[in-house]
Amino acid sequence: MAATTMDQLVSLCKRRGFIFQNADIYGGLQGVYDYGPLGVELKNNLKAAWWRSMVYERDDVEGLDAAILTNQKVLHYSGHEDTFSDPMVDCKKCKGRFRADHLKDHKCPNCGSTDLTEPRPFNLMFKTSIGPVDDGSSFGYLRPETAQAIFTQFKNVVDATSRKLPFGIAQIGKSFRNEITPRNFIFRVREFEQAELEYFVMPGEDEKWHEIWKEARIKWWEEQGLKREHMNIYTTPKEDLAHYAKACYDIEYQFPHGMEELEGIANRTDYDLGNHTKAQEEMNLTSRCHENKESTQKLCIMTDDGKWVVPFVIEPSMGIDRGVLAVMTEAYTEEDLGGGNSRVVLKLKKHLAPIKVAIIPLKKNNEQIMAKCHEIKQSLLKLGIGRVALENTGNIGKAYRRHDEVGTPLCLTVDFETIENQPETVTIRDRDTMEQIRIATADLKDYLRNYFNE
RNA sequence: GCGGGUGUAGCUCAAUGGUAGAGCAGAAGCCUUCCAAGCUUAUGACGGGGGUUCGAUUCCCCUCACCCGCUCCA
Repeated sequence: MAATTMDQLVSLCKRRGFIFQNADIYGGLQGVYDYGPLGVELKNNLKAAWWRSMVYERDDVEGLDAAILTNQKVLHYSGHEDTFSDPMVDCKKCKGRFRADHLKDHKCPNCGSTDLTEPRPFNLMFKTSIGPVDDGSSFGYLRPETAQAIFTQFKNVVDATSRKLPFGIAQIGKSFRNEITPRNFIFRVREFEQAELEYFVMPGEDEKWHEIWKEARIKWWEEQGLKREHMNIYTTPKEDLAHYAKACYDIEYQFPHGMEELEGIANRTDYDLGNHTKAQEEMNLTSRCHENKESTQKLCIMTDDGKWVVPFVIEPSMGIDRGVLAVMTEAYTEEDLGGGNSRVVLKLKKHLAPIKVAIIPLKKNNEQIMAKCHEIKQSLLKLGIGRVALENTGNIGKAYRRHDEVGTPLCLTVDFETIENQPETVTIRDRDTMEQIRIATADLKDYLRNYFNE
């Protein structure tokens, strides 16, 4: 059983310090959220899992961490300035496009047709002045996607790493879109984090790789705890594709508010590298939106038989915040313990859990027990397994429930037996089964190392 | 952006044109206490601004935020 309402999650997130409304004390800021003490751990763990899967465990992917501030020309040639400007209406008859606020009587100013699309929110980019003088002479954008810097740095990465096709460049970072309607907690927000891989392949092999990446990404999400039956693969109809895409799969997840996109896997063809490249007419491009006389580089790569080619790109692009929401939704569980007792358990995969181990004193005002707790914590930190929390509630049952609710996989309790008997032992309690074992503290490190590495 | 709804302690709720109660959580204390025990003590809120009124949390207006639909997409 997973969370069934967004309210359950919003309440838990605030109460236990996962996610807060930004600028809460001033009434908030629409579509902007902050990650609290446990949220930052969960989010970092999810990002680390992605990076490990995409970069460390593969032999064909390099990492990148590019700037958020973006040269206006980048987003001009990428086509974003054309498609992310003012709210626009398209005439389905003459294909004209007009600013929605310039329309009269819902009629096309060109042909008079009333067969128009709904106004579409095309002012999605945050523009900002760059430099101390705000006279409009120098401006840039906050990036609307992390992808563009991967394309503009393509040549530098290739030159620095001597990569051959196929290979990818991975990046995690913030992006910004001036969404008209932020909604559904952290699902649609104006400042968000993306994890994007641009995977460069030989033209003609793009469709094959598109399928491969679709399967790989579904598998990865399952490894993060999402049940396959809670996911859906949506194939975007041609007419709904983004301006850069030839085809796109969405991995959708059954969020509390509905089946919605978690990750997009797009075939961006040679659109981006082609648009950012000079001497386009020589490059045999399949898609192009602007003639480019400003770029200083041909964004191409040499094949084994000595030909320069502009690669096609397959792009798995996930929303980190949506990922956090999805794994929390999946993990949220209410269990009836009988006798009128119940508990909330966040059954997160252990690699995602914000707190790995909680050390709990059976009695908080016993100096010997507390000293032993501190000693064990210091010793466990050296394992590098993540956050180890020291509890001092003095109420063992409450401490267990508190840690169930935030997904701590193991609770370790120091009791009177620990300090009175030899060999020295502690109990370890499992979050999901609530079962306990007693283990010698001498064996603790090995036990935890095995537990978290398996 | 349009239409509809909501806003009271950290969370879940209550009451009221005369400045608000509770449960849980949190803090301090007692207790050799393993699955939300008990007792004691202290602490905590009417989203923000303006108006009507002798007096507004309550009525009106504006604003901010959240939720639902259209829309959108990571």
